[in-house]
Amino acid sequence: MPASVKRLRRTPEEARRLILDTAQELIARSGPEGLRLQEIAAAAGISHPLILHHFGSREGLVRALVQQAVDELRDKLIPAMGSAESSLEQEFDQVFDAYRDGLAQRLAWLATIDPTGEAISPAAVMRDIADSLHARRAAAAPAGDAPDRADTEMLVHLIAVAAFGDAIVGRRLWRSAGLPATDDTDGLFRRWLAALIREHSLR
Amino acid sequence: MPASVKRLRRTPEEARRLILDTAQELIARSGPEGLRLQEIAAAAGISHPLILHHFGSREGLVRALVQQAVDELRDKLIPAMGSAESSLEQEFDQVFDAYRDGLAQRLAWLATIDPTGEAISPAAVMRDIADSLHARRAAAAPAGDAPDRADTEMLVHLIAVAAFGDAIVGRRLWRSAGLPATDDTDGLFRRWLAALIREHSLR
DNA sequence: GGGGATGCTGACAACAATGTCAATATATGC
DNA sequence: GCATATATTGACATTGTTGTCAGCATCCCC
Repeated sequence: MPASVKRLRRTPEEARRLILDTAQELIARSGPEGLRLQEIAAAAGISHPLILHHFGSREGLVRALVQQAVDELRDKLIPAMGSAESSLEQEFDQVFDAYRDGLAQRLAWLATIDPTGEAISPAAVMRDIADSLHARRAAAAPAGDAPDRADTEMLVHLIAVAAFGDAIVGRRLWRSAGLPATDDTDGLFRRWLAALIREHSLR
Repeated sequence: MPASVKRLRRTPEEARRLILDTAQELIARSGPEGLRLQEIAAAAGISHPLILHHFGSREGLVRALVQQAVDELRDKLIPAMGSAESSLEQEFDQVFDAYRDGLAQRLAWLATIDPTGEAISPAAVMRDIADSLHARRAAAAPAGDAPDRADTEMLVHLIAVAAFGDAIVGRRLWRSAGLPATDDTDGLFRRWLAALIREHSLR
């Protein structure tokens, strides 16, 4: 009997997905600092040259990771901000939750790798979101009192940077403020912010 | 004539400061990802074992860097939020500018190194700031209509996470929204946010 | 000016990380 | 079944990085 080890053979898509998912888990757990090919390979149950085979180089893997992070954010944000039926509170939960599982960390990583934002730009995601929200605000406003387009853009920006910042340093700040760093506090903040926005929208 | 090279000898404090400052410049330029002892040494005009001599290990240097980032933030934030005379707009400029020169990046780095926030906690900075702001709001409010303490805490949190998020992904988002990524746009957002807060404070 | 303390350096050691390559296993098409 | 394509791997090469160490240079103190 030959000691031929059963070697399973994936499709290139499956292999790439496996590698990306494993790398993301590692990033979410211990940050992008210690992202090593051998470590990813061990966690995925493969050998590290396989990663090179599918992504060409370590940098190729990193590019794929941040590109996927950007796509993932877009895919989560657009439906979150676009549905006209859901309440502001529900939308906020979706937006804030979108950054979970290390997505915010990956995006922050992207920001450090590519500070100017030249390499990978998230297309016109923010513009699309602003368009959608602006249409809803205009429809909801009393006739002849349409909100300013710039106001909507600023609003979208505020929610985006606040949710992002909250995902990265939020818990730390609550602790520093003497408040419990729990889901409860997170929810309190989201609802407070929703109330602030609603109050503003109504003038 | 001996070829004895003039070797300048610093005090330990000077040396540590030189090393930390140089490392910060490198982080601000290319992120903490590629922070190597040799690179820091070359940029500072010293040999790399000197860094080990003063900080013990690479990890010791990293600890010193993030500790200094936390201290720096505190030293910038407390006067920014504490002065009763300055306008809200001036305060905002100070808070948002506090994150410049890579401070936000260093803090994001800290967040990835120490996700739980156990290792280095920014003491009770946020609580102090909330205390200060709350006292001012209470004094400014009409008698018998003191603002809620929780409201002030939420307000401080919002400003903190928004300024942090803006420092890291702000420019990228403006580009994605189709707006110019310039100081002008930054200023527009700060003033818009200041107006939003003021409007809220006045009920 | 002599001596000690220590900031500072060059050379080396040890290790870790990416990347290369030939060989092997597995699927698919004929 | 056989051949081809390619996903996969172990072993190795190469390079880069942290850390060590003995010795040198400079300042301070007497």
